[in-house]
Amino acid sequence: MTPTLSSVRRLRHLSDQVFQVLMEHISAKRFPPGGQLPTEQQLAVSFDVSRAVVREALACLKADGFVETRQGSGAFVTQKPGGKSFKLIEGGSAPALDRQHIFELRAAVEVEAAGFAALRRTEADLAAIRAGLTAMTDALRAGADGSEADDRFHQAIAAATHNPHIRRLLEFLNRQFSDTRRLSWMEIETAGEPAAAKRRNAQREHERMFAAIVAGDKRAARREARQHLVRAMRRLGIGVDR
Amino acid sequence: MTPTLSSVRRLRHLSDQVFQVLMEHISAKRFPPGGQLPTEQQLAVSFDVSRAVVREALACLKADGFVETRQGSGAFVTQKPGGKSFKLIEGGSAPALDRQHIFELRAAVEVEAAGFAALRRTEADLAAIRAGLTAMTDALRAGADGSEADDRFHQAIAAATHNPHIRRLLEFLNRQFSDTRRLSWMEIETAGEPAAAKRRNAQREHERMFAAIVAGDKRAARREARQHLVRAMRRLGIGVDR
DNA sequence: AGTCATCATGTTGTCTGACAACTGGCTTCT
DNA sequence: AGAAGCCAGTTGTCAGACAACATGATGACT
Repeated sequence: MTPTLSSVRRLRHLSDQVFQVLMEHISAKRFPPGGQLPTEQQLAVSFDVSRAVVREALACLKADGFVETRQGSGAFVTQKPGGKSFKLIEGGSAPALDRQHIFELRAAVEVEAAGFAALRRTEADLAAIRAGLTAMTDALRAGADGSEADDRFHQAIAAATHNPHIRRLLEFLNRQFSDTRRLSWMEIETAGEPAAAKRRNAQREHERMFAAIVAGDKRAARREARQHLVRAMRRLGIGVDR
Repeated sequence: MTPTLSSVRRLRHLSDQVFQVLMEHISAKRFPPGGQLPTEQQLAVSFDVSRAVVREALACLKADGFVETRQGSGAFVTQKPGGKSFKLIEGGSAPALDRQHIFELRAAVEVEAAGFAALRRTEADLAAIRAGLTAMTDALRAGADGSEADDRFHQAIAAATHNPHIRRLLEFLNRQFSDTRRLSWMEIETAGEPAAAKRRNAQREHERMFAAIVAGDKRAARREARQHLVRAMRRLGIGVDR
C-alpha cells in the first residue's frame, strides 16, 4: 500500500503504461529518429513486465507509425515519427480537445469541399445532397432532432468532392465532434428559446449552399459554406475570428 | 510453390493478416458497431494462429479506435469505428496515395492557415516566418535544394495560426508528401530547364503571402496562399480544378 | 591474400500453457 | 422475495520455448 506502488500499477493496463512511457521517450527524442530501441527483453526487465506486454505496446507504436521492427535485427524509431496517422488527442497528452480549434479545422476543409462539390458533383451526388436537405426539412417540421439529417447533408457534399481524403477527414472530424455537438444542440434546446428559428436559419443556409453547388458555382459554394459555418459557430457559442 | 500458398502466407506477419481481415469485417459491418467480437480463443482457432497473434491484431485495432475491450466481458466494436485516428492509407486497401487529392486537402487547410496566421501572428511568429523566407532566398542564391527552407516557411505559418490541430495536420500531410515532393523537385531539376525561374516565382509568391500576413490582411493572405498553391500544383504537374 | 560458404549469436515472430483480475448470471440461503 | 456468494467465461499477464531472420565472425577454398 505504499504510495509509490500506485504510480506504477494505477493505470488499468500495463501495456498502456509502457506505450505511454515509450511514446514520451520518442516524442522527447530520448530515442532519436532512426535510432534503435532496447530489445524487448531489456524493455521487459526494465519495466518489470513480461515480454508480451512490451510487444503489445510496440504493436500500438507500430500502428501509429512511430516505430518499425525488423525481424532478426531489432526495433527502430521511424525517421519521421507519427507519419502514419493523425490524431486529435496526441498519445497521452490531451490538448483539451477544444471545440473552437477543431471547428476551425473542420470549417477550412468543409469550405473547400463545397467548392470542389460544385465543380465535380454528378446527378447522383445532387440527389444525395437533396435527400439530406429534405430529411432536414422533414425533421424540422416534425420538431425532431435534425442532427442526423444534418450529418447526411454534409456527408453527401463531402462525397460529391470525389476526393476520398477530404471525405474521410470530414467524417473523422465530425465523429470527434458529434458528441459535443449533440450536447450543443441540447444546450440550444434547453437554454435558447429561438431554437426552432436557429434551425430554420441553418436550413436556409443549407439551401443556399445547395443552390450554389447545383449551379456549379465554386466561389458561391465556398462563400455560402463559409457563411454557414461561421453562423453555426455563433449558434454553438464558439468564438470565431473573422 | 503453389499459388494458393502465397495467398495465405504472403504478408510477412501473421498479426498483420489477422488485423487486416478483422478490419475488413468491421468496415463491411459484418461485425456491427457496438457488437461483440468472437472471443480471442475462437478467433485463434478460426484463424489457426495462436492467441498472442490475435491479441496483437486486437491491440492495433484498439490503437486505431475500431475496437475496445472490457476485461472479463469481451471485445466490442466501437459505436463510431475509426474515431481515434485519421490515416491516408486505410488499413490494407491503399487508395493509390494520389498526389492530386492529397494536395487538394493540403491546400484547403493551408489557405485557411494563412488567413488565421494573418489574424493571430505574434512578432515571434513573424520572425520565424521571415527566417524561413530568408533561408529560402539564400538557398536559391546558392543553387542549393530549397525544399527544407520551404518546409520551415510553411511550418512557421502553420504555427502562427496558434491552432495546434491545423499545425499538426499540416505537419502530417507534409510528412506524407515529402517523399513525392522531393521526387518532384528532382523531376523539375532534370526535365525542366527553367527550374531556377520556377523557384524564383515560388519565392515571389512566398513574399506576397508574407506581406499579407504582416499586414494582418486575412483575405489577402488567403488569396495569396491559394494562388501560391495553385501555381505550385502546376509546377509539380498536378492537375488542378479551379 | 582474397573471396565465399558456413556457422554462432542475437533479435523479433509465433506457439503453448498457465494463472490473475474481472464480469455477469446463477444458485442458494435466509 | 431479496441478498449474499459462487461459478463459468473472458481478457490481462506471465513464463518458457522454438522458428524465422539478420548480422558479424569463423573457417575453407582458390
